Amino acid sequence: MWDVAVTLKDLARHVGVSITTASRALADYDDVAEETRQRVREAAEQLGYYPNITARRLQKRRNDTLGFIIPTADPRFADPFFSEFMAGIGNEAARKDYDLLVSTHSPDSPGEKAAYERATRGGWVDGLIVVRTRENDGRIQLLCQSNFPFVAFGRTDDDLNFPYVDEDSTAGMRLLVQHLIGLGHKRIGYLSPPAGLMFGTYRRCGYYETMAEYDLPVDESWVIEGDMTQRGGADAVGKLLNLDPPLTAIICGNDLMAIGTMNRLQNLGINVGRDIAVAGFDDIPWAAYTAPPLTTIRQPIYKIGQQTCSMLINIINGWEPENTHIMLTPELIVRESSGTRLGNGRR
Amino acid sequence: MWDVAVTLKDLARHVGVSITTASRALADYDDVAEETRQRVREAAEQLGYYPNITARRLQKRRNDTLGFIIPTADPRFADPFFSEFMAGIGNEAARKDYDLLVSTHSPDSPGEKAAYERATRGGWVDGLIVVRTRENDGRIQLLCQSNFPFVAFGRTDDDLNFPYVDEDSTAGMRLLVQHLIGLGHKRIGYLSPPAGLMFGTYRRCGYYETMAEYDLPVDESWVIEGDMTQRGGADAVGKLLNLDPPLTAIICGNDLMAIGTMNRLQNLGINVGRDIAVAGFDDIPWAAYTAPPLTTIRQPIYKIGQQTCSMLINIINGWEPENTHIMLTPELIVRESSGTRLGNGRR
DNA sequence: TTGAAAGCGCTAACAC
DNA sequence: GTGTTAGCGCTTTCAA
Repeated sequence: MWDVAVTLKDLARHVGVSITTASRALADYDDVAEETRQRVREAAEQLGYYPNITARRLQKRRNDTLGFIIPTADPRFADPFFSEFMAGIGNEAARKDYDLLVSTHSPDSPGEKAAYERATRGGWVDGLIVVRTRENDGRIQLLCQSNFPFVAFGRTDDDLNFPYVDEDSTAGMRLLVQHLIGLGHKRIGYLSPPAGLMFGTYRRCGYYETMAEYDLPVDESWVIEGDMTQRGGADAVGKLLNLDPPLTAIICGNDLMAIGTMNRLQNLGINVGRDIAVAGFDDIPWAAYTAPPLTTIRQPIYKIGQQTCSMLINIINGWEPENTHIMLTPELIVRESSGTRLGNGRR
Repeated sequence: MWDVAVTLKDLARHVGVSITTASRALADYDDVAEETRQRVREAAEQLGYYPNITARRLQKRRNDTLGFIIPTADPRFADPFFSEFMAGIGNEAARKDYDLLVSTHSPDSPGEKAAYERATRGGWVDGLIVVRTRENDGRIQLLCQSNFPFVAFGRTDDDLNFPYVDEDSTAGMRLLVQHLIGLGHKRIGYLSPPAGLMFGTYRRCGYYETMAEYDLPVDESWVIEGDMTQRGGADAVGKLLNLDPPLTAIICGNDLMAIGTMNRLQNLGINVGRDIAVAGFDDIPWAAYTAPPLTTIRQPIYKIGQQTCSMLINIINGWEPENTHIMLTPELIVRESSGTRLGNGRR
């Protein structure tokens, strides 16, 4: 084992004061003689005293620690959403002197359930951040029921009232569809995230609503589901290509699938941006560097992470924020993958 | 606040036994009457008892927690290396019932120093994982000196003896250079990671050594440094383009810079894979989806993360591994960005 | 201004 | 088998 730590007791004995006094001296209590404080300080420095965090936590009954249980079937979470989001909460947490405990579990798995149980009882962490809310979300239900501090990124479909930050995916998708319609597209396919994810639902809604608004019929064969990975996008898109007449545009429910889609189309000799328009959703860093660069909807994930974290810390400390339902409006980013106006030699 | 927890004391009182007995019953000690055990178990279930982790940790003087302090100037760590690596350690840690505490700090910043001090004293975590080792690495020095359990991904240039996992970057780079030489390239430029990072040093070595081996002179204008991001790669590569005669190939010290490089070249109307060869290093998931797909060196980051973590846990538990210096040999992945044989109409 | 003492919730050596 | 007791290292009343 490594070097045994110097405790407050050692320090106190060394200086010749009581443990109490030593503790107060270091904690800057104003009822300690200046000279005593000095002596304690110096001795602490000299002995290399460092408070035992666990003991302090037990005594204070708080951990100053936040938990982030990443819901991903793929343990490697290649999805940059997670790392960007985590960076946001991590940095905000650090700024406010909180630690961040991270783990990954498959959505709705027993392991995930256990992780949440452990978190809500046992004082493992002081609060949790929940992402990728789901229909009938058991995590949120558990958290609400046990009255445990948490903030979600995303809403749910039940009538639970809980603090969240969310982006208005429906509005975002509307921007995207309008953009394509504005370019003359009428036959627009949609590659959706899997059912059960709330943000997928909102995005799908946005697609259907906007198409309807512009009196554009949608055949059900135009809408399929993918698993949100590049490969998933590549594999799924095949089903959208055998339509007659063909689609002129494909919107993907996230950028990763859009990238897979473009890749597959290009392998088939189809020119993205000229023969067909492709758009994604998220604006991951990668999106600006695809060939052609990807038209997409930008969500400021890092900032959302910060904001979610900040709200959680407020809640933990009992400073209830005035607004616990924050809704952000995403922004359309037009790049080359959606091409230029239809017609004029194209089609 | 949330519901107050049921403690062992509550439980014991409820059942009518001592705290000790309750504790032992739950811990499956064999000196507890079967009937008592049952009663305690049931009561625990019924009252929703959950042990307080902090108290247990204080008593056991271990946290069953690993720390990972991510060294990145960009707090958003867009570099997929970090998330992939973290996934590896996180999952391995979880498998062995360890928690993972994560934070980010700029390399060599005061914040980083403080984080390491805090970690090595104060019982914050039981062990640390260090990545992106540096020349004269203060983190490693501190850790060695305080005799704190850790494992590094990467070696250092001092003569400290510490446990590490590393990939043989020099050998990897050799493969890459040989590949290009095999295609007929002689004027091969190198876009290096910034000085000070050990893996950059090894990669650079591999480049110089292999060029020398094949009697290919390297002009110093062929080697420049970038900051390991796409943008950095794009910005830096300009300096490699005004050479006369021009380079026929550019190796980048990591994939992100290679992607930026390809992007910039293409914007200048240069056809990557035909007019010039480009190669990267890392094989991030993205590398297979660039256009053209990127020739690179694969390191199994996820697995390296697992292995590093596993070694650390062994060390923490005093099961010194037989081999604490693990060296992995990376693999060449040939894709289209390096093109085909030079000559024959090309050049 | 300081110290004694209690206690955070748990484990474990040692009686009984 | 079970309970008593003594901590783990710290903070915080409460008296002195």
